[in-house]
Amino acid sequence: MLRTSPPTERADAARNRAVVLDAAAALFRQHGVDAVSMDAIAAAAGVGKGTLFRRFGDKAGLAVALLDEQERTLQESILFGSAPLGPGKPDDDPTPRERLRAFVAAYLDYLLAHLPLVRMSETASPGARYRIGAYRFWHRHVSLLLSGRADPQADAHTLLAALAAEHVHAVAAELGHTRVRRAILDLVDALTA
Amino acid sequence: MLRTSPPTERADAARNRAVVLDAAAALFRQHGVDAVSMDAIAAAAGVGKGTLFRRFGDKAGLAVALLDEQERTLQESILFGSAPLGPGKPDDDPTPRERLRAFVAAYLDYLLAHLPLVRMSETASPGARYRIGAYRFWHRHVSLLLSGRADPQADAHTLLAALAAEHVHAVAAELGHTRVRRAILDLVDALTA
DNA sequence: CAAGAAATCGGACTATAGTCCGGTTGTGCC
DNA sequence: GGCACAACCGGACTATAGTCCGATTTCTTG
Repeated sequence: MLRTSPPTERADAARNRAVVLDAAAALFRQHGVDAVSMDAIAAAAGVGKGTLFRRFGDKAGLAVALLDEQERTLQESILFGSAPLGPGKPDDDPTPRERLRAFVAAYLDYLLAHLPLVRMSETASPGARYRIGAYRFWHRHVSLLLSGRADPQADAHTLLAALAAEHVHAVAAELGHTRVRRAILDLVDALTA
Repeated sequence: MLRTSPPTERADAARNRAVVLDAAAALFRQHGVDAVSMDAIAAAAGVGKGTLFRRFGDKAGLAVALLDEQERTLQESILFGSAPLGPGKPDDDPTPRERLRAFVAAYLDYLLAHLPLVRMSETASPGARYRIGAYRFWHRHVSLLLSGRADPQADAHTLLAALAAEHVHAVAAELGHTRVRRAILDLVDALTA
């Protein structure tokens, strides 16, 4: 029988991952995400470039790793939390529209709180956004809540387009957070009419 | 009085621009947009790298220059063409919804016909899409047609998010052109309800 | 048509992403 | 404890984007 890869991470690998993530977080805070090179992160962490790229793939992978915890928190609130973001108790389950509005609001909070990092994770390489697991999660969630429409999957993609970090970044810079948020909530209303 | 830059392009500059655009178009056709480096374009055109970057800024600028003619054609059809894409005659002007649907259909035709180039022009550097002049044109046009809504400018950005090359590329690969097209046209209907 | 000013040219140069592989370190098994 | 093997480490290496400035070409004016 083939031996699958061991589930436990080697001690040196675990240590290095923690050191790298700490160093990256510190450098990003200090100089901004865009101004920090992978060389600089490797040097600050005291590891070689090879280690950095083997473990995280590229700068986007590093960003994903840094966001991982917060992302999970949001995902768990959606799956198991209380209404309207979560499914609610059997006797007071929220309407799809309420849950969608709550999702958009919560996702925008998350996005705006970590905009440079999310933007990096989505734009480092073309198509990155649609490949990472998180996007599939959001898409599935939104699809289910749009089940009343003719093509929930396609409509879910359309709604998520308005939540792309690149888009929110550019439009918020022009019109401000408030108008972006209201426009996307209006879109939810239009799609759940 | 300050002397503004001369309106005429120097002969050598014009010659080089044509040579570079031809060489780039040929290489893109042959190897695909992503597989062609700027070095290769410069070499094929018989021109130095400096010339390439000074005139076009980066690969995105080169893509914009190659798309320029087709883009202008579409823009003129919108401004001066016949209904429903254009404004129409005084006695049979189309409704905003009709014009928006025609715009989305025409823009998707244009986008899908030149997807790799447009994608390059929008994603080469972060934020590129929102800086190029064409985006401002589409945004103004859509804003005017959404004047019935509470915040036409914000809503126009939202609709245009669904027309981003990156988004259309990823979703069309998963669901096919037809469903993407129908979903965005449905969005138009929802926004002009 | 000559000469000077200004724009342009082009290749050497820097910076950064990402790859590769010989050497090292940790892990499981006796 | 010691051994064999897998996994990991790290820095040298390649490829590409983008910059810079001395040399060259073009345009203008008398």
